[in-house]
Amino acid sequence: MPTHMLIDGNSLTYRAFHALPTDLATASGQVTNAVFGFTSMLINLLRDHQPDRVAVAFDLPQPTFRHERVKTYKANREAAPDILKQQMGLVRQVVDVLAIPTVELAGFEADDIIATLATEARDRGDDVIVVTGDRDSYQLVEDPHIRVLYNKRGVSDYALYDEAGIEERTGVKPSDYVLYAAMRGDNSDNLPGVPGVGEKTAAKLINKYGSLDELFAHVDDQTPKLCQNLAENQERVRLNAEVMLLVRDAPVTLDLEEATIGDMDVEEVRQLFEFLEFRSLFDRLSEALDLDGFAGGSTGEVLEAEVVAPETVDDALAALAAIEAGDGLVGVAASWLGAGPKDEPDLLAFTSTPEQGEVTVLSATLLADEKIIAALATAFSSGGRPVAIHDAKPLVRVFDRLGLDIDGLALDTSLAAYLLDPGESRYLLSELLTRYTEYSYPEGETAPEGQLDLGGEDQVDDVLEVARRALATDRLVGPLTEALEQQGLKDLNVTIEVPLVGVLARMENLGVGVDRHELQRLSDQLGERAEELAAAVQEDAGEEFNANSTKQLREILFNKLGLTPQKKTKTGYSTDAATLEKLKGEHPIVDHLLEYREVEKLRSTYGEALLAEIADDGRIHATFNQTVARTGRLSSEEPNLHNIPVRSEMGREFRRVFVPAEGCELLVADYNQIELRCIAHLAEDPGLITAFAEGHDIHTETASRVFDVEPADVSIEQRSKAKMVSYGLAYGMEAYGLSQRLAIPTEEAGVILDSYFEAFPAVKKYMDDTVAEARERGYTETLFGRRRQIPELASRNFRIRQAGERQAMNAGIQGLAADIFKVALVRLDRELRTREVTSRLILQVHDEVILEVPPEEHDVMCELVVRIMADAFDLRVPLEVNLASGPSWAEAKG
DNA sequence: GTCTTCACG
DNA sequence: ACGTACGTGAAGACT
Repeated sequence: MPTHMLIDGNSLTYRAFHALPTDLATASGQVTNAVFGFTSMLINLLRDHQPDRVAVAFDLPQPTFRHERVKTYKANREAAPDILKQQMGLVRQVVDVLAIPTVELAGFEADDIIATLATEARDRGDDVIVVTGDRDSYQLVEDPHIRVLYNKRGVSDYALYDEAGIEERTGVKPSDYVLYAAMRGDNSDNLPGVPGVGEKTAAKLINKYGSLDELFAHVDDQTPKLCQNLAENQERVRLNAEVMLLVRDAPVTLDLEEATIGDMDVEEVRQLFEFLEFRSLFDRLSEALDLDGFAGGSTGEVLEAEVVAPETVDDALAALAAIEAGDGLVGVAASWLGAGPKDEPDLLAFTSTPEQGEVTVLSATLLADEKIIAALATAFSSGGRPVAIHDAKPLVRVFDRLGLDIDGLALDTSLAAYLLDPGESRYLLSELLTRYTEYSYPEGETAPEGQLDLGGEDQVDDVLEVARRALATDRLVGPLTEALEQQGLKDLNVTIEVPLVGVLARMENLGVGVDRHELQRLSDQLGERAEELAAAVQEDAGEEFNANSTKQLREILFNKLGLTPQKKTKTGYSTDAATLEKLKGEHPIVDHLLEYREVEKLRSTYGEALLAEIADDGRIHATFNQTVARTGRLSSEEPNLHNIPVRSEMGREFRRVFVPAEGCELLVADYNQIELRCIAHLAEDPGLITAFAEGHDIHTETASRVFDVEPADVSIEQRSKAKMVSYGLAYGMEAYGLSQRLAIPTEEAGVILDSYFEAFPAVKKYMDDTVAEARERGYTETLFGRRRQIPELASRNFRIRQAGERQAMNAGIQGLAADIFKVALVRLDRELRTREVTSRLILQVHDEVILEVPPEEHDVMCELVVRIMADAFDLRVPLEVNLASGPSWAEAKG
């Protein structure tokens, strides 16, 4: 069955223009950012979707019937800037030279043309993909033959929506999309909706009443406010619906059957691309279309899975038993259709005979069977076949909740890709496949991980998708294993990262106990205080304004009240805490504002937000990311438990609400100055090493050397300055930065820095050597071999290059500390499990672990935790561990 | 979505 | 002359 691709030329060009900088130009000065972006998008579309027929629709400048019906239609649009207009002609030239038909029609928008052509194609039984950045086209997806590839932003961020996809995205069926959009309104077309009705309410109303007539017949059933708004805007909504409805019978003359691609004159294409200076694009085009005369074409084969779906428990058991005979790793993938990964998966796939692309998929019904679960546990245990999974933690969590362990996990492809390049923002299976193998992932490749964009309603598509994921994982095993080995990352992967998956999964599942009532009380109390302070701030200002708005605040502080501006941000004068500190005394508003900020921050981020995260079991289950931080650290989200307040007294109160399970205490252990110890080790600085070895107070010792006084004579101020220098050191701080933080002149800060490096010369040398090595290799490496690419070091821009140098200095230090900490976590978890104690790991915060410990295990755990953490790695200085315990996180600290 | 601010190590 | 400490995640305002 042929697949047609209908492209909204204006929409994509517009997106390209805004995504790329306008300094992209030819030598003769013609700006080409939009043409370049559009052409690049077009090539990728042809390559990734291999359509049989393609057409590009354009708008014409003439008004359409929509402008007649609504005088203000699109009146808010600024006229397109000249440097965009100039490029529209070039965009058409590119499309023309590629022999792709273009369509345009006076009185109609590109959308209408596409709607008409899509409807015709559908009636012939053909499949259509509509490519656009305009949401109006969602209404076309009411037929399984038509899908929308929606450009979310930029040049490569798409979502492919089918009927279920639209429903998931908007909450309404595509056939109801127009009514929904009419209610919600469309700002970009200057079509306001009903005040107070956003996406959620619009979807609810449309789903409930089905039509505008029904809805407006029942306005009295709504809340008074909504009722009034609906009644007042009935006309507007009906008009919106009228102009938002796409025309499906525009007098288009194009016959899509004629719109084949590949009939272009390659020489003409070469000339135009040469003129536009699109050398790399020409190569990509040649590759995508396999043009004659192109030598470098890839052999890329589209991955296709052969699905075997056992229907009975016995068949499934037999399939599981059969994989034991195979060699190498089994690719495994799971999918959660409706629910999230916190529930049980609906489908589970494993490669049975991967050479033939055969994948077995187990349904939810089978997965609920105890015998199957037991067989899976055996198959995926260390005694069975080793397993490869892309992003294994969600599945490991599922097994853990069943009391089972996937200890046969040998490779997590997302983790492996992270180790190979921790600088990527995401690790999509489809993208890894393209990068590391000869295969390409079938369309829908930009679908978010763990969530199926294809055929949500169609079980067949879901099964196929999960099978593809398992197969793609299998195909990645060889190349990724080889790359890890070749880059010296194998040990790190096998001994630290892979075992850590299970550790984190168990911590997430167990969660941390929270005293809900205490948290609520705290939040309410802060809420009251915030209101008082907000009132005080308004009074100081002499007018009502939103103190949370930096824009409004700037106006009040620097214009109305005439306070002295300090530093600037991109958008104007800064109002941050450091600025306000300097303005203290100029006006009473400053003190009120500072306190308001603190209280409001605590209330919103730690009061209300944490309350909302408490699960039914009374505990908070955060997600710990293992592939986010570029240094090798972990991160925490939903919620972030790595930034619970501790520095201020008021903030520290929140640590009281983190409590152990009934009958337990919390045991908190953290490394003492681990990063500074890493510096001492890496730099092999005798002064630092001696100071740590003799167990002196490191900051006093440092101050003594820097300021040349006896340790006993070091003042509190000198110690605190030395401390600041030591911390700043790991970040590549300069005199200016130190001066800002210490509130001293830059010259004085410079003197302090100089005497520091004089006292610890090896540290200076280490920093310089590290940067030099990183610049040469393009990446840094920790002692454990963890790599981090730093492309900034090659930048022509001085500022960017300098930032790269600081990153390089920091990466080896922060990274080593992270590696040591991860080793301790893995060993600690292993020890707890082999000893079969009741104590559990529940949290980690970069250099701190928190355990839940029953009183009878207190002594043995104290000994165990300190020993394992201190022995995690042999540095030239001892690793010191602080220990405390108590009935809450607050009391188990210090 | 971007910007600013601010919580932590 | 310019910008100025590394690494995170989240909330709220604004576009």
